[in-house]
Amino acid sequence: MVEARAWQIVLERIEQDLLSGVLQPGDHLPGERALAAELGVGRSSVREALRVLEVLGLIRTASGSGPRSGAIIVALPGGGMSALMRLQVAAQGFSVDDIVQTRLILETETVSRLAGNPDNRALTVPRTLLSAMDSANLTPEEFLTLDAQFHLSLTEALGNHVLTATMAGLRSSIEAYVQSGLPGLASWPATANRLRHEHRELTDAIAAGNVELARTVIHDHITDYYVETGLAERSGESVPAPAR
Amino acid sequence: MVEARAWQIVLERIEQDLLSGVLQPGDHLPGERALAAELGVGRSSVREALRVLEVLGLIRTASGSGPRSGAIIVALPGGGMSALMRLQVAAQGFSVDDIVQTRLILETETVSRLAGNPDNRALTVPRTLLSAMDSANLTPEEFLTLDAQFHLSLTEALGNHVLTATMAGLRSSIEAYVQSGLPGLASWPATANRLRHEHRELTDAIAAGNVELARTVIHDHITDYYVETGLAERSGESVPAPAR
DNA sequence: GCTCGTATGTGGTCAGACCACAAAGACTAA
DNA sequence: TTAGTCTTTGTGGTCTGACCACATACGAGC
Repeated sequence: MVEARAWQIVLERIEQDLLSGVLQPGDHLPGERALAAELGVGRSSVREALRVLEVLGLIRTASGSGPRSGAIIVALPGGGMSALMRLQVAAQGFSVDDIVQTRLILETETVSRLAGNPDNRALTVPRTLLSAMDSANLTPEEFLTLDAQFHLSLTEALGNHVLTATMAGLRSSIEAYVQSGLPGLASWPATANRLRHEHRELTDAIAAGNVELARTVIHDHITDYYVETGLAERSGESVPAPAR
Repeated sequence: MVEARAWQIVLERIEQDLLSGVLQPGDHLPGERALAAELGVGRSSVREALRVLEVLGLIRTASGSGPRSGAIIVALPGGGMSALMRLQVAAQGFSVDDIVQTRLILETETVSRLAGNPDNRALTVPRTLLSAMDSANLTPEEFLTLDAQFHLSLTEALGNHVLTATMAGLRSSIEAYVQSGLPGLASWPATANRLRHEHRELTDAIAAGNVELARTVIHDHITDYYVETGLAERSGESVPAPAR
């Protein structure tokens, strides 16, 4: 413990300063050279720690001079969660099955809560995205991007940043798989139309406060595409029904 | 895009090798000097990328010589998720409220699924931990550590690694808060006994296949401690009831 | 054949040197 | 005075080369 690696010393110091309130979102970190001198480590070790903080979404760095330069605390968790999950899927630490299962849990609960407390303002962004998805001249990639934004906007409507970041990470981690499933579809236009219809059905169920219907629709919506593209062929086990 | 930073080049290369199967869990990465030469970047840039991979739980590094040394792909997501969430809470990117809410969602679904498919083997580890918690001469810190392991063991019983890593991250991110709440308790022995009782109640409900009871117990169990320690005082809003 | 010292190569770290860049100040010309 | 330009300064980004501690593999000596 007394023999922590140099970059960990830097990381721990910054974490302590965050917890104690010395560092707040928006604040500048000391310069790399100053930090190195203050902590008695080399500048390269400081940089390794800052690189970690940057990937985790805690800081943003910019070179040059002035108030916009340097390392600034931003605390935007989305990118970090996405990188973590994406790499874990790539390294087979996370299976696509488990990712989909977890997405199913969170998104079912999301629409359940939205329907349980219907608020049309919460559906403004999702409905805008639905309209955008009605355009006939969208490539499958463009459509799927809007699709992802639609699902994420539902979670965002709950206002829970942890949930939002997690959902964003789950989605981006299997984005490559989702795209790779396109050629396996019998007919993209047919699939697109089905997705459009299910999106409307889901949104309407939420607006109507029909919790049960919303849960059923989102469950089928997610699992259908997963199965339809053949992404679920490896694991013979079926996707369980939504809990209650 | 053509002007990616040097460390990102390394990261992308490794991610590509993972996705293409060139790199597999258990494999050794090329040496830092070799990677630097191969990619045309400096060794320090390679190290920044490796540091990120290490924190995210993708690799483990060891110095020295022989088959145990070097950077090895391990893909253990737990540590990375914990670091990410812990730092985001410290930097106020995640609120404790949102963490608890998310934990509530995931853990309610966890016990719900366990109760829906009762399997006594799945409860072996949790029950062992319950016995350990019965020891009279445990410090509050030791008790809370076992408590955390108990909750995590329930999630582990589902066999979903994404869920397990996420739960571990959520828990560790508020560990400091949980510990800091101890002095706010009226009586630790009374609280410990209540926790013991609720744990038994939960385990029995799962074993009996009583989904509704399990959901209710886990909800109250989590929210009670949160409120009891005064950790919820900042936000006046009450914790919502479990969905359905 | 066994033991033990040594050679070798690894990651871990540091110091120093550039570079590109952005801002602030100084300087010049209208 | 004012507008524009140039120079200075300090930042992060990167590379190089140099050590160190460490764990293994090799080989000399017993």
